[in-house]
Amino acid sequence: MPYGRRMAPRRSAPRGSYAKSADTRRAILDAAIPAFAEHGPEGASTRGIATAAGVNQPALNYHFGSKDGLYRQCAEAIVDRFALSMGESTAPAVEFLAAGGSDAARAHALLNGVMHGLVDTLVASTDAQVWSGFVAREMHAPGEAFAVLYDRLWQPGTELAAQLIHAARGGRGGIETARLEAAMLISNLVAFTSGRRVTKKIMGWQEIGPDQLAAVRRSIARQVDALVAVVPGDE
Amino acid sequence: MPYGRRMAPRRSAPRGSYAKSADTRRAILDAAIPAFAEHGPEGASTRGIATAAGVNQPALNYHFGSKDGLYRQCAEAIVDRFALSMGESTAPAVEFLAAGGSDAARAHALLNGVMHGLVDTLVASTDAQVWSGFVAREMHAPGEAFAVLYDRLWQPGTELAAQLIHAARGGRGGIETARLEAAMLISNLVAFTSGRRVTKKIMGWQEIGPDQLAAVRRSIARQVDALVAVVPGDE
DNA sequence: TGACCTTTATATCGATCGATATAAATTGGG
DNA sequence: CCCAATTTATATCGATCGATATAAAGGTCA
Repeated sequence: MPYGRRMAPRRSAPRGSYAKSADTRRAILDAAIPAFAEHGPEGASTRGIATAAGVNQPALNYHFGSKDGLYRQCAEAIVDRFALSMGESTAPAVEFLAAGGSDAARAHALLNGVMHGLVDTLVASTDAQVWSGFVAREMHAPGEAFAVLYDRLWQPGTELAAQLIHAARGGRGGIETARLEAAMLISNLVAFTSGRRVTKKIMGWQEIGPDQLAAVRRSIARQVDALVAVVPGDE
Repeated sequence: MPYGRRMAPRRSAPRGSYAKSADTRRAILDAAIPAFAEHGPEGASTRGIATAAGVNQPALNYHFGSKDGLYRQCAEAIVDRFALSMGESTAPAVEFLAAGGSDAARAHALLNGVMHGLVDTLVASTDAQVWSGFVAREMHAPGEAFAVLYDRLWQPGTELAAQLIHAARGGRGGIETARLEAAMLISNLVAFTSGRRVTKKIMGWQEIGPDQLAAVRRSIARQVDALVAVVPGDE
C-alpha cells in the first residue's frame, strides 16, 4: 500500500489569525462564484476554480471543507455583497415599514427608491450579472445554497417590495396581489440582468452605458407607477 | 491489446424507416430535456439520462452522435414544441404585421392575445417550467444550443412583441424603446416560470390552479395596458 | 530563536465521466 | 425465409472528477 488511509484531520474551519488565509479565501470565492454561475455547481470543476484563483486544488477543501461547502459559502458571499450594495436604498424603506408607515405617497417614493437602487446594482455592476445567474439557477434547481438565497435574499426582498406596493396603494387591494406583483417585478429584473448578454444583442447595444441604464430605469419606473395607480379589484 | 481501435463508423444520422428508432429518440429527448434543465449541459450525465429514458448509454451516442449533439437536439425540440403550443395565438399577430397593419387598437388586442397565450403556455404547462429553465440557462451562459434558441425563439418572439407594442402605440415612441419593453416583458415571464417553485413558496400556493393562473394573467394584462397607454417621450 | 500551529504544495486514490469497439438482437425487403 | 441493414446491449477505454494522505513551507509568539 503506497500510503495509509486514516481519518481526515476534520479541520472544520480555519479560525486563522493568519492574514494570508483571508486573502486566499477571498481569491477562491472570487474565482468560484463566476465558475458556479456559468457551469453550475456540478459542471464547475474544483481544479478549474483553483487555477483561476491562483491556488492549488486541495486549498479548496482545506478552506471550505468540500465543493458543496464552497458552493454554500459562495451563496453567503453573494448575499452579503448584494445586501451591502443595496443597503443604502433599502434602509429607509425598512425603517418606514418598521414604524408602521401608512403614508401612501411616501411608500410610493420609497418603492421607487428601492427599485432604482436595484436597477443600479443589477444593471450597472458587472458582478451582479454573475450573481443573478447564480441566484436564478439556484431558484430554478434548488440545491445546497437554496436555503441561504431564499431566506436571506429572495423572500425578504420580495416581501419588502410587496409591503411597499401594498402601502403605496393605501392598504387597498390585498397583500397577496401585492406579493405576486412584487415577485414578478423582481424576477423580471433578475432575469433581465442574468440575460444581459442577450438583451444587448437584441437591442444592438455595445455596452450598457448611462443612456441604456436610464432606459431601463424609465421602464421600471413606468411599471411601478402603473402597479401603484391601479388598485386590483377597483378596475 | 484487448480490442483494437479504428475509426468510428461515423453514422451521421440514422435515417430510419424503422419505426422503433423514432420512439427511442423521443424517449431520450424526453429524459434529456429535464436533466439538462436541472443539471446543465455539463452536470447532466449521459448514463443518468439513459437510465431515465430506459435505454442503455451508448444509445445516446448512436442516435445523437455525442452529448453536445443531444443537447442541440433538445434545444431544437424545445423550440418546436414551444412554437407548436404558441402557434394559435401568434399566427393572427404575425399575419397582421405582415400585412403592414397599423390599427393601434387591433395591435393592442393582438398583443394581449399573444401574452395571454404565452402565460397559458408557460404557466399552465409543467413542461414549460422545464423549458424555461433550459432556455434561461442557455441565455445566461451561451453554449452549443444558444444559436438555435436565440435565432428561432428569443429573437423572433421579442421582435414580434416589440412590433405589436410599437403598433399599439400608433407608431409613436420609437421601436427601440418598444424592443426594450418587449425584452423585459418576455424575460419577466420566462423567469417567473423558471422560478415557479419559488413563487409558489412565496405566495403560499400549493398548486397553480385556475385562480392563480388568472392572477398572473391579470398582472400581465395590467403591464401591457400600462405599456401601451404611455407613449415614451410624451410623458 | 525555537517549538508549534497554520497554510500551501505534491502525489495519488477510487469513482465517474463521455466515448467507442464489438457482439447480439431486431427489423424489413427480396 | 433468408440476407442485409438497423438498432440495441455489453465491455472497456483514457480522461477527469472530488477528495485526501503526506510533506514542505510559512507564520506566530513565548
